[in-house]
Amino acid sequence: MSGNPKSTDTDRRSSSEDVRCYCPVGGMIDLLSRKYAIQVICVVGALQPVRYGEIEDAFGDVSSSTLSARLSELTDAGLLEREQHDTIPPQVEYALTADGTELCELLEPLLEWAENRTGTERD
Amino acid sequence: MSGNPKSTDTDRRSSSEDVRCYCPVGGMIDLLSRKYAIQVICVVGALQPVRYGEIEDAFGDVSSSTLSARLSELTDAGLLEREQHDTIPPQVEYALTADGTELCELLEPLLEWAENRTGTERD
DNA sequence: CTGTATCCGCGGGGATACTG
DNA sequence: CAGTATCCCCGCGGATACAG
Repeated sequence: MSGNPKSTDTDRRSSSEDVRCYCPVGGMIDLLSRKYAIQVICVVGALQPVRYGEIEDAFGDVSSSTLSARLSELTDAGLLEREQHDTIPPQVEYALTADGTELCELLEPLLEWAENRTGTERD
Repeated sequence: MSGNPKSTDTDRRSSSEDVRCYCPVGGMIDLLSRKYAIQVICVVGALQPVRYGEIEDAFGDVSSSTLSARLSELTDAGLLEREQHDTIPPQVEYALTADGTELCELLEPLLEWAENRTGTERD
């Protein structure tokens, strides 16, 4: 488990290619694996500053509880910034933090790729 | 500052920035949101050709059922290629397809970012 | 308008046992 | 070695109601 078992063919792949440990990645990847998380990042990145209702409208079919949970998680993770205006009616604007912007830059090509590929996969 | 709320302007954000529809992305994103899916892609990309046991060992704490399901899904999606040698003992090697390689190229910077950021987030 | 709280169903994923 | 099959549980996510 902890130790990589030495096989007789330890050098079957070139030693120049070392294996990265993905263990510490779990937390963030797990967060991004929640439903709509990735899309929320990109939607906010595209529309910021964006209000709650606009995000909700961008998906159209997401429960308020789910979207709320995702926004809280992403905000708590330091990827989103939530600015609340104590007006009537109340207005809240979401935007990407510096970290969120970095992430968004990484996510957009992924979504673009997924978009182009959708329906392309052989069945 | 185009953040003028509730205005007659239909384009509160610059019209140069149009909103992409992420609806068709769901399928692929949903697939990648499955547990270890992203990591499997990258692990295979790093170790290919890689055997089942090596992947299992790379994670260390994955159920065989879960890993098996993930490999099947990714193979079925055309991202992984499974080559079976009818030898004794049986040996199976996984590798990335062209599509899988493209995806891996997109995923690696994401994991790298997540890695650097892990533990950096403020509580 | 912007959420939170609660209930609940469904399915993902872990553990285990077993087969080719 | 390389999985599959089964069981079961937990927790995600949808719906709804309600609060600030």
